[in-house]
Amino acid sequence: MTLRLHNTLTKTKDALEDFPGFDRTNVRMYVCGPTVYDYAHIGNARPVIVFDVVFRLLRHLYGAAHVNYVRNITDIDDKINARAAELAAARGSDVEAARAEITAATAGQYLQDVTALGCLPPTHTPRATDYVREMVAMIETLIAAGHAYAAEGHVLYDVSSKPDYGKLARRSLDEMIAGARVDVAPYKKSPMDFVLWKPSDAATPGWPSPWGRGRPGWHIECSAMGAALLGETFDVHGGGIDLVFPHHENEIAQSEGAHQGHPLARIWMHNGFLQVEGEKMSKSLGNFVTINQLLQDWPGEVLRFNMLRSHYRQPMDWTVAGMTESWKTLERWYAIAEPVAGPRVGAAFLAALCDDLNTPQAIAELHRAPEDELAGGLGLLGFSNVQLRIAAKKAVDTTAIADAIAARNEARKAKNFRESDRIRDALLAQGIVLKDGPGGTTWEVKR
RNA sequence: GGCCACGUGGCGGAGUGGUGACGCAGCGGUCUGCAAAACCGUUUACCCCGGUUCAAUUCCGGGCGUGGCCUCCA
Repeated sequence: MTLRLHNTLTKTKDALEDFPGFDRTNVRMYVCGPTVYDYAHIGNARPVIVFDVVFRLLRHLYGAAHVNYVRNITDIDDKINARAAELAAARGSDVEAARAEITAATAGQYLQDVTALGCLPPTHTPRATDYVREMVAMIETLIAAGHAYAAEGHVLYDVSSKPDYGKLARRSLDEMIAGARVDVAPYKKSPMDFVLWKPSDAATPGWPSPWGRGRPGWHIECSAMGAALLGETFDVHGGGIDLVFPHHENEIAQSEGAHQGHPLARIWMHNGFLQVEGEKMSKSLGNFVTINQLLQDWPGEVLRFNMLRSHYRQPMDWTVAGMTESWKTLERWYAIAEPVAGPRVGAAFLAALCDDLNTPQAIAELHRAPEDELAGGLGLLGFSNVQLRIAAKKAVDTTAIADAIAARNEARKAKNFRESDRIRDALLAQGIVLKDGPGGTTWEVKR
């Protein structure tokens, strides 16, 4: 079964195995991770889940030991600095200490959230602050190669030095300059030149460099960390579609510029955007949903399943109705799959995933699959029933429920239906729904 | 303003130049003291206007709508 993935660079479904130099014993994937200044929201959850499935699929195809997955944590950023400055001012403390505190707390929360979503830890989770030296070295290489220039404490990438700049976003320099709304700083040679390094004042976190105390620009960290952990060229690079330009375009410019033009990634994958109840998510509309809030009300696996019901490149609408439907499906499936002794991955299911990660198709295959293939498919997609179980047991006295069920069945046997219905209604009032099946009575927490 | 993506039945959501995926809901039934659950069966579709074609939901052009990028953003 050959995996084909839609490649933003070529706009076709490409097979990794068709690329010369592809090494099936060392499959490498890089995904842009969060900038840690605030809680991750539901939109952030989409790439995390989607690329976790890609990771799991690659491990299935090539073996877990042969897949290397890097998802960075961006802990250098001007939004972070703004928060750090607020915190430092409020306390009269050091701005760097405030930055470190905010990013450590936010990163910890993020890892906790995505773990609840059933995502495996990546092979590496590098933090930008640990790779400043590599960034500085890459910038020096770019200057030496004629791709960058220093000016007024800044270092800028010279886009005119790279004739194919814009190939990922499919935009020409002329188009971009014509439509540009960028403030053109006087030290830029071209309006599209972007910052690799910029100076920091005393109230802003900064690191020493040949160009003075400063901090890296937004894009260079991914280039530097990717090269340090995966090498010059890797197989899959992923992120949200909004990152295509400028972030990924600039990563390509930097990495290829620093590596004699060797390609940065073979396949570029981008997930589509998400709306909430038919509207774009924004703080002003009041429909800004964080993963953390959602996890108060929903098992992480429900959120995960809901995300995989739509294809990752399609725009998706996140709704409570969809979550309810997802929960129902998962619950029914777990009941079927859990007793299975020998799970297997079905051919049609795997074929769907290998066709550009068609998870809706794969889920449809699970609906008609035999029990062992349902169990195997759920496992491959990262579902284990842990979260649902936790949710089901939350604040529930299982012994009391078992006693009530026994009492009700006594009453039913005695044809005392007034009493049996009273017990059932009393449990329902506590949010416990009874199900009478051929094998006896089971219960679940009402949604 | 420039560039790009998407628009499928009551809802979610794949896919295809010609035999109406799949799920939810609904309806009918089996089971059940009843209800729920489970199981079986079943109704409803491709935004609008042109074009290409023997044939278009599927290809092309235009329109409308939603969203994305061009500035931080998954």
